[in-house]
Amino acid sequence: MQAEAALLKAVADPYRLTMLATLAAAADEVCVCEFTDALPLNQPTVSHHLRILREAGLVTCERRGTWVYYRLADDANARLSDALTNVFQQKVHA
Amino acid sequence: MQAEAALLKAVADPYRLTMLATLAAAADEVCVCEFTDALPLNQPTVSHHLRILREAGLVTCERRGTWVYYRLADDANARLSDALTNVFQQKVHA
DNA sequence: TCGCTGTATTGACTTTTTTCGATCCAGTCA
DNA sequence: TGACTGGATCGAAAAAAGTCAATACAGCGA
Repeated sequence: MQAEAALLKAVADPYRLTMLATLAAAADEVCVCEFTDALPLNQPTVSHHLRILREAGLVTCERRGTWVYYRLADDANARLSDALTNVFQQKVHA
Repeated sequence: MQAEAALLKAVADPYRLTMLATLAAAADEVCVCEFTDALPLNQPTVSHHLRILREAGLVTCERRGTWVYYRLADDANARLSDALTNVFQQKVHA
């Protein structure tokens, strides 16, 4: 349960969930500046939350010029769903 | 994302995940004393974690005699899955 | 080269969470 | 009634997480 808890802890924050939802809705990359504009947080705090998502492997980033673009990891949703499955072990209908 | 974060925060702890997994595996009620025996935590700490799960609506409890028995809420798994769905599928009406 | 812009990191502070000893409450039994 | 047991609550200490000002870094353009 250690790994599952670590993964869930990474998403157990309203701002990080909002970031993930934004990335999911965009279905593409999102510039850091969009997060700093949209959220009531200072730039270092936004960077801090993005780092947590990054280190959890839920997002990836790429620098292009001065800007850094984040995107949802391909298996982000799957890894979270699997974590829940590991807890509840539902063996019904895969 | 506030509600989703609150729910996920309730499960973002290895001991609480272990409790949920135990309840899910039992598919029935589990006495508090089983948790205090199984976990490396003192009794007040176990009670504290159970309260968090209770207040999140993920478990219910019933006293019978001296003992208190906990069981998984029927919709525990569904509510967590729905929380993830709300994030990744961006239901707009909220 | 220099200065400017966007982002990351550092360091300190504040808030929240986790933990446990002490205590209280509910129920049982003698 | 009184003693005892299982569990919840209280209060305080420790650990962790969130926040931001200051600063550092990276890539541009002049």
